[in-house]
Amino acid sequence: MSYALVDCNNFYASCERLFQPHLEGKPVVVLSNNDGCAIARSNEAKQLGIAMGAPLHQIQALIKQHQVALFSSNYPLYGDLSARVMRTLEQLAPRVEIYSIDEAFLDLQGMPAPQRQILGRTIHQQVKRWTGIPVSVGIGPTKTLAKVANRFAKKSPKTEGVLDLSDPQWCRKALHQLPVGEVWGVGPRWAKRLNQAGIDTALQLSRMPPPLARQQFNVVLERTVRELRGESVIPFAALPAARQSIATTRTFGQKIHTHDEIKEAISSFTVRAAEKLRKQGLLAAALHLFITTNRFSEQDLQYKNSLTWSFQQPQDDTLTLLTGAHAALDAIYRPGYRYQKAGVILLGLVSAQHFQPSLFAPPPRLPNSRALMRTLDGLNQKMGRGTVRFGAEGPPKPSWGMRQLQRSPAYTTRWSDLPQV
DNA sequence: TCTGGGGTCCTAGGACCC
DNA sequence: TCTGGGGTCCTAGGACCC
Repeated sequence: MSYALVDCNNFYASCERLFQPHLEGKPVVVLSNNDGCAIARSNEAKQLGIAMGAPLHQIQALIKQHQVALFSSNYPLYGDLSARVMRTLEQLAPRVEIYSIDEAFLDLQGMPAPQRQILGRTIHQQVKRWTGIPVSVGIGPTKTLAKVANRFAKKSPKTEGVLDLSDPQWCRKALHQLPVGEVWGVGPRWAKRLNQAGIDTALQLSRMPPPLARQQFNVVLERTVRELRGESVIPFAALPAARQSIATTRTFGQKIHTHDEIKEAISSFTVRAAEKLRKQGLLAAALHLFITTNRFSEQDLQYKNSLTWSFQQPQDDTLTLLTGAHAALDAIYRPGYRYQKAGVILLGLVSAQHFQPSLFAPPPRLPNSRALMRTLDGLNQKMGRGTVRFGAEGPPKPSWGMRQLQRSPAYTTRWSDLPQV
């Protein structure tokens, strides 16, 4: 087997810089929703010591001192540029698995080494030329080793953005240099446990007997060990798997405490989730609702709770989903707390096309539900999100709405935001 | 005053079956 | 005084990913 992993460098930061080229070579940071913490950093920002996930209020001084360019996250922009990168890859490589917004695996099975190198170089140059986004390419006999190769391609200037670790000798050298916690599939918890067992590098992990990995941890780590040894056990997936859940969750722009405010918030989350559900042609059998106070706050009284509400039959009708969400909220809401976050997760998803209704349950749909939902979705798609709203959602600009003070324009997805040259 | 959002998979334990 | 064995399904919680 042979895989390539193509990974966009500092993706969100690169997207922002693409439309503000004067920031080339300067530190750039993209913030999470509510401008809460750093979720993407340019290399210059990383060099300043700004950590992934660092809360903004803890790095303010650094930002001022080095004039770091700050951006609120702009997902329409990143989604659109991601699609351009993926379309480019699909033109250059035979089989592409889109793994995340900024990463794709390529299946290079049967390709000889010199050709792999040429393909890697071509991808590195063409994606940059056609989309403006810099990428790194890592190649290896398993997905996990392609990930390792990618990491070195990104960090070591000698590689010029492309590294093939198919040669076992080079592979061993790389694994020896790689801390175990940076292996794909090994998170902070397991890294700590592995370190305690004397396993500090990826090479040491690759030498752990797979059955032991399974016994001491679980089958996931066993697979990682096998992959590090060159045995390909994580398959290539050309087609995306069926969705298991659809979530809309938010931290509020400011704390809210009244039942009415939370009801508005969870209503609009439910409306959004239902839109996503119908867009993907799915029905949901249950709705999970959670609400929570600020877990970081030491002075606030803490409360969190959640409830899963099951429907008689899987559905995609917003009114019915709202009924479930409201009932769930009434069951778990407690007055007297400053709520910070809430969310709605749709579960038990089945295809609307293939769904077989129950023989005994009453018909779940409200009259004309299908036509009504189609009309709402059509209007909102054509005229912009929120053109037609449910009363339960409250006003269009609610008190609990997101803080996004540094938002860049939707350069590529909104006519009014087109950049002018 | 200030700490994101959207996902997946695995496992243990409880409820249930015969 | 004494109460089996083998199995499935579901769910919550914990780990991981980007």
